[in-house]
Amino acid sequence: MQIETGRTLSGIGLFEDLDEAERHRLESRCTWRRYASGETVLERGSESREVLFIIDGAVNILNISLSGREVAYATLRAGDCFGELAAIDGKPRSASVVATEKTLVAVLASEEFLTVLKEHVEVTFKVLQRLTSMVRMGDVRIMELSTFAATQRVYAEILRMAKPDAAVPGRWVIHPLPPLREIASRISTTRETVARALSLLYPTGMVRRKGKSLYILDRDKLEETLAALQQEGGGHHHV
Amino acid sequence: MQIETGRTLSGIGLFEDLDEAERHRLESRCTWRRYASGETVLERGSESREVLFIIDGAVNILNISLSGREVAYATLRAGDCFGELAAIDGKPRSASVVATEKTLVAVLASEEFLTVLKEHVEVTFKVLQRLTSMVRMGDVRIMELSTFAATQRVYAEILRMAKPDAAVPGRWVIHPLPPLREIASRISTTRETVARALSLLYPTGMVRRKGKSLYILDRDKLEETLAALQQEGGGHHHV
DNA sequence: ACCTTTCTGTGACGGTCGTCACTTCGCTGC
DNA sequence: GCAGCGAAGTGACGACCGTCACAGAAAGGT
Repeated sequence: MQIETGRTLSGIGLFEDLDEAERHRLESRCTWRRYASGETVLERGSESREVLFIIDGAVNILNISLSGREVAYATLRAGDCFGELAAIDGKPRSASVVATEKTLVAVLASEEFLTVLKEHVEVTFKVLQRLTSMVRMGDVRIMELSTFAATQRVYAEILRMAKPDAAVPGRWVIHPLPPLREIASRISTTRETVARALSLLYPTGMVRRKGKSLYILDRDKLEETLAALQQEGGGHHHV
Repeated sequence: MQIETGRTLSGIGLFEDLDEAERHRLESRCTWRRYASGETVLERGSESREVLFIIDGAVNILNISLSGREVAYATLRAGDCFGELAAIDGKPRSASVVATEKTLVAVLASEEFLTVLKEHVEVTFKVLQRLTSMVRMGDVRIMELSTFAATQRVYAEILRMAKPDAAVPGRWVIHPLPPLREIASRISTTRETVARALSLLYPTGMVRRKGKSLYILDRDKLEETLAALQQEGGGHHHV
């Protein structure tokens, strides 16, 4: 099934405004690495400074606490890049990166990367945008961790994950639905809690699970339900 | 006691590599605003795009949830800047900003700011560094919220806040110690929990409170205590 | 010095949710 | 087909900590 993806940077969003000559020059400076699903690409705390580009496949950015709890920050796919933080500030890796599929990455030395930034404002602005969005997403997550109860975080997360269903207008779908423990690690709870939150949802008819798909049948109502859970601050609950 | 601070950008870290002529040009493009302690400088969700520089005073970056819980992201002081996110990506303000002292800010239109970035790589790199550090701090905070119990977060936060005490080598100090409810809002807990965590700490002799100062008498031991609390994952606790 | 407001410490109570344990289901490989 | 393994659902239990309440200390304004 696997079409061998070419060793080209043409699919990398960061570089899409570069002319072909410059892109080819960069390609020639890259080294290329393959990872099997489950392999570790980057280790938190390690001293490498390269920037990596996903040509094909997918990776999870995550950390594991001393107590073994897994905290996921993001899932990146073909076209995305990671490792810029260390390249920019020269500090150790802030998180580990694990391939979740067979993955091909291009690896660029930090000096090369910084040179591109200095010489191509378009690229720099893409990086600025990207960092900005990382900050914003982090802030949202902190806010949710601080003010949402676990169940609400589950609802918020499935709302985020859902995409419009091409088959039925107005219906939304998460496909493929990742293992619940992966969802759990993104919102800092346990797979049991995610399962319980979903079990609570099925009888309402707002969502429906079928195989590897989770359908959101009534997105508006789910959003309302979530919003309603917020301001119960008067009571005696966590919120 | 208040020395009237000049309306100059010379103390702003972002611009320290600019030559004086360029800095003067920017100063002439700024508008200047004064805020009393407690006044709101920026409202989350609002549509302004300016970048602001703290000439004098201090502000808190924070959000308030629907249920009234306050979540603090950072405290900024003279020389710092804020509001870059909206200027860079054109989206609404991600957080509110409240002056915690009498504060003077310089306000620069986003177009002016972006022009500076395009024309002065040094400034752009400062912004990249700044955003990078925001991402890293956010990640740490997410990690702590996800894997630390409230008491551990208190210990971690006072370790972060403490600075070496000039008077006694080896001793660390937090001065002035902010109200506990402010510490609480930074680590997403309540002032009561912070008070209890500290009460737990005093008898050990590791820290000692005196007026507006909190002294850390044995930083190493406090760090050990914190580390020891982590890996109790085998037990039945939150960690 | 007064009053008022804010800050602080501590007790009591109860809900939430993480942990453990077990069962059932669906998949993959042989 | 069956064995084996990961995923999923659900019950029971109990610790943690957020909430409420109140009392005493400190600070700030006039």
